[in-house]
Amino acid sequence: MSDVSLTISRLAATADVHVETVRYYQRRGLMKEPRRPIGGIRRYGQQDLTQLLFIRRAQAMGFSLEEISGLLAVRGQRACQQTRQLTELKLADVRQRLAELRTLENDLVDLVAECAQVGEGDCCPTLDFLKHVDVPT
Amino acid sequence: MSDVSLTISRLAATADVHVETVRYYQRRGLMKEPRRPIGGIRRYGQQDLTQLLFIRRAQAMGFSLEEISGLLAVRGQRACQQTRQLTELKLADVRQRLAELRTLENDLVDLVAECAQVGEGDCCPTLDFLKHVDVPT
DNA sequence: GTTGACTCCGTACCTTGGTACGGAGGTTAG
DNA sequence: CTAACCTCCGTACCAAGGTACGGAGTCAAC
Repeated sequence: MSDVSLTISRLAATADVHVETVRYYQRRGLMKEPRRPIGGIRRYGQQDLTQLLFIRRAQAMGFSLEEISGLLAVRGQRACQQTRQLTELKLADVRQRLAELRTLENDLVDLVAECAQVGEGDCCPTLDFLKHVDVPT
Repeated sequence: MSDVSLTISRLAATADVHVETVRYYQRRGLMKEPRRPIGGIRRYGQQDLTQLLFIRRAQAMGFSLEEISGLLAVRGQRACQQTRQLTELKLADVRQRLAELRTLENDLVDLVAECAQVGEGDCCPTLDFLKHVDVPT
């Protein structure tokens, strides 16, 4: 538990984010600002680094900063119920997006295939296609 | 080819968009504004409706408004080369996003599974998990 | 001949996750 | 000691695709 003492730029670099991003997270209330010595410069410790990395990981898992606020708020409590619910919602969300993207993929493949069949100099079928396909909601 | 004559709100409603959206597309140069009779109210025809639906369909296919501008600009020309390239780029894009989402899906499934194994009242593994997983770039 | 709905037009604002800028002061290396 | 860099802080700005607002004019119905 060696207590590191970092300036904001070392903290940011260690977590591979920009200084401004750290300050942004502070403004959003995702990270606390350490006390500032009289007219001096703030120092960040291991806890801050852990918190910053937590935020980044949760982001990579598809959680919004808003949701991450929630996760941080319930941390340390018996919060399995809540976090699990949130995670399941997120999963449903991801699956929804997956389904949409797969449909989109198929449609685009069709488009390319149609295009490939057309000889040099013919008119482009893609533009026609876009005039006729059913508009998905 | 019955020439319909719609007000902007009927046009918008027919394409299931808001009036402001039509006006926004006009400002972006995606749609032209019909001439306005002296101090009167603009009327929209079949062509405008077709164009609006084209935009919405292209959007549903994942094209940005910027890209749609491009598609509209080459319409009617022998533009297969260009549109096909654009479509293939878009497809590669979609596949990239699909791959990322699939990884995300797996990770979330793991999270939920871990959660499910934990008994009532135990501490939540999700929050711990987020402290330790490798951070993907 | 007025009420109510709609149009026109410009401008400002929204969301999300930051990035950029600028001036004043602190800190560190040579 | 001083140059170069860093921190602090507030504020403005970015993408993308719209949404909201407000005042003035217009149009159709009763």
